[in-house]
Amino acid sequence: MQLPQPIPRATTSDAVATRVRHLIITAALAPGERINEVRLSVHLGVSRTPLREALNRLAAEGALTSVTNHGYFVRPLTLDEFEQVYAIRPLLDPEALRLAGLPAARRLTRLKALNRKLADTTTADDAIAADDAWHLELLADCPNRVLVELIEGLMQRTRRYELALMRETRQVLRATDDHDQVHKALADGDLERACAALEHNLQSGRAPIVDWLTARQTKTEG
Amino acid sequence: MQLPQPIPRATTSDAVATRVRHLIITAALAPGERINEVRLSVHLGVSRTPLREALNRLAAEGALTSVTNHGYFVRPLTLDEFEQVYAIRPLLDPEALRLAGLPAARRLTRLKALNRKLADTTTADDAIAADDAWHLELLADCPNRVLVELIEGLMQRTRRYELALMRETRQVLRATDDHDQVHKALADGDLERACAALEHNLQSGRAPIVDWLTARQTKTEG
DNA sequence: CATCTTGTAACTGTATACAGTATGCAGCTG
DNA sequence: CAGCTGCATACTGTATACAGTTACAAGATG
Repeated sequence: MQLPQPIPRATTSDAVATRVRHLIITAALAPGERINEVRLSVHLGVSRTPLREALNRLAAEGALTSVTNHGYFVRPLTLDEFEQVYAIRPLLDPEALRLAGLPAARRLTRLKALNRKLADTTTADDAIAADDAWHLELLADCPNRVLVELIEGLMQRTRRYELALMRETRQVLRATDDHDQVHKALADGDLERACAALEHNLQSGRAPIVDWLTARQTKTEG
Repeated sequence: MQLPQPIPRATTSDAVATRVRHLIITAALAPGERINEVRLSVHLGVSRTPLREALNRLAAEGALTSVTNHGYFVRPLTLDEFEQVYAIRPLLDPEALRLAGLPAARRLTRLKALNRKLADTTTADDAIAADDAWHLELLADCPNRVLVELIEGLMQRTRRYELALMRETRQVLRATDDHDQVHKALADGDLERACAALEHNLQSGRAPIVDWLTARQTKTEG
């Protein structure tokens, strides 16, 4: 008998990773902050071992950096990293959509529903979750799962920036119109136009965050 | 005084990760094999803790998979994964080269030297190392380091396949001619032609490995 | 004889204990 | 008083111990 495909992974490490990831994304663990393993492990009610495994993974994801004998630090939000990470998805997502091909009617319906949900969100958290859900639904038929996983990783890496912007400036990033452009192109059966619209969408969030980061950076410099 | 940029990381975990990565790449740990943590830790002369941290990282890199209460398995070589991973670099590398721009004369000289070195290699190991070195030198000026790191990760992920092919079929993948095409385009100051040549190079290694994998797959099925 | 049961061994996941290294302060020295 | 030195403390990195789960096999049962 073959091993089952699904990988359960219901271990404490995973739960801890999820929780700590959330702490980082929501800035409960502030950018630049040094992580005290003992304190955090006590706070989470687990021992240091699973915590360290989680921290390790988060470091691999790019949310933390680690320095020998100094421990883990929450990666600060920098303009450089943001621009670099943000520049990559426009290379990947359109290709993934191309590979996925035109969606079935059923999927297009779902996409529109998700977009309405996005329009109705009230909190930054929900907005970003809905946006990510829309993008993943769009690529659900993409046969290159490695590519999609890569995209998911990049999503998580930019999430902190988007959340921080929305939290600190009370600005809201709404991509519903962009998404509608993609819907229209897909409904017309024009995959290339959809890809172009998607690429535009993936770049449209950039400017406000860059502005905010540069403002913040020059402020902290002075 | 500011902390120094370089992150030393001279810990046992890292050493172990490197060693285990090598064991996997060279198939000393065979594809599909289950990893016995106790045995391996004894073999490496360390305790289970740093070994597990290393295994965790390798799982994040995609060389291992982990199943709860069953442990880590060396990821088998599959046609699907190979095709998916291999399809990504042609999306990333040309863009990275575009961002890097035309290389200075000095760098072009180095690239040619590395390519000669590649031509002179005798073992599969050396060939792949030299090839990777050439590609990284080509992107040395790329300001998007995140992009380059992504590319490095993909390199490591395909390395196993290339090595396995060379080992099992005694076939040698030589990309020196492809690289020369890139050199010529760069010397002509034609960045786009260089990108096109690079993209071709990144796809030219695909066919032999696909052939070998399909042959192997149908063989093991029967 | 096939099938289920049960007990044991092996292994992973987690907690704890220990060792080595950095940090910060008190006291000394010039 | 500035700067260095040495010690105490805190924290990370590693090893070991313990707990829970799975796999396997011998024996019981129809």
